[in-house]
Amino acid sequence: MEFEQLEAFLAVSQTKNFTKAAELLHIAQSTVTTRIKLLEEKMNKKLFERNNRMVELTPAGINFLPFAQRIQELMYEGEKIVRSEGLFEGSIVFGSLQSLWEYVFPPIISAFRKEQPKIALRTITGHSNDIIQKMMDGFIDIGVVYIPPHHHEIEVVPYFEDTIHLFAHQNFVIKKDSIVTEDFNKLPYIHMNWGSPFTEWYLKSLGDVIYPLQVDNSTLFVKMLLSGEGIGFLPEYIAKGHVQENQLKKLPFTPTHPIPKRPAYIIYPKRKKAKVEQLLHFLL
DNA sequence: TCTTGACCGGAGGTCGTATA
DNA sequence: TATACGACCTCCGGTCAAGA
Repeated sequence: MEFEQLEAFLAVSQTKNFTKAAELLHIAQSTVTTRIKLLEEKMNKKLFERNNRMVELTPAGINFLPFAQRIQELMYEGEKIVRSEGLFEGSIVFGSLQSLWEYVFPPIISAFRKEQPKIALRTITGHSNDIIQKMMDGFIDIGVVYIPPHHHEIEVVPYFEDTIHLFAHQNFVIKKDSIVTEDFNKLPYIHMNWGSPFTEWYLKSLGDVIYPLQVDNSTLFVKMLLSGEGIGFLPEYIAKGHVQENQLKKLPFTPTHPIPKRPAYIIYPKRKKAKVEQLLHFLL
C-alpha cells in the first residue's frame, strides 16, 4: 500500500468527490481514480460507492478511515520529528484531558519550559482512551489519564487523587440544611460524566435516570454552573479557583454511598523512560 | 577493494484529453 | 466518474570509470 493511495482515499472521503479530491492533492482526477482503484484491489474490497450524483464510503471504507487517518498522522508526526532534529536537545509530546490542561498543567508547563528551554514540548488533548491509543501508536510520549491502561509496555505512576463534590453558583439558594438523593428530582441538576467509577456511583445512588441536561465537555459544564444554569458534581481541582473567587459554592450533600475519589495516573511507554524522565520528575 | 558519480534503458506512474 | 490512450516524467537497477 502506497502513502499516495492513502492520501487519495482520505481526500475522497473528505470531499466526497473525485474531482475535488484531485484539486486538493494537486493531481489529475484520473490519478485519483487509479490510486483508489489500486487501493481497492489491494484490499480486495470496494471502499467507495460511486454513482452519477455522489460518492459515499462503503462499510469497508468507514472501517478503514480511522486507520488511514492514524497512519497519516503518524507519517506527519515522523516527518516533523525528523525536520526538527538538531533544533532542540529533545522533544516530548504530552497528552492529557482538557480539564487538566485548563486547571492543572498551565503553571507546571510554564515552569518546565523555563527550566528546560531546549526541550520542545507539544501538547495533545483527548479522552483517556484517546491518549492511551495515541501512546500505543508512538504518538504521545507521556500522558496523564484517569483510566490506567493495563499493558506490559506502559508504565503507570499514580499522580494525584481528587474528590468530587456538588457545586452551584454562589447565588443558588437551598432551602434545606443538607441535600439528600431524594431531592435530585426537584433540583436543576446538570450531569457530566466524570469517569466510570463516578457513573457507577451515580447509578447506585440515584438510579438509572434520564438527565434533564447532560454535557460531555468540562469547559461547557463549568460555564453552565457559573451562569447559574443548575447544580452539578465537579472535581475539587476545577472548583477550587471558582470557589476562591466567590463564583461557585460547595453544597451540603449527604450521599447514601460515598462518592468515589478520582485518581489520575501518569503513563509513559517503558522504552521512552529516558526521554520523558525530566518531565516526569517535574510533574511528580 | 570500496566508494562515488555519470550514464543508460526499462518499468511504472502521471498527465491531459477524449469519450462513454 | 470511469476508462483508454499517447506522451512525458521519474525512479530504479545495472554498468563503467575514476579516485581514495
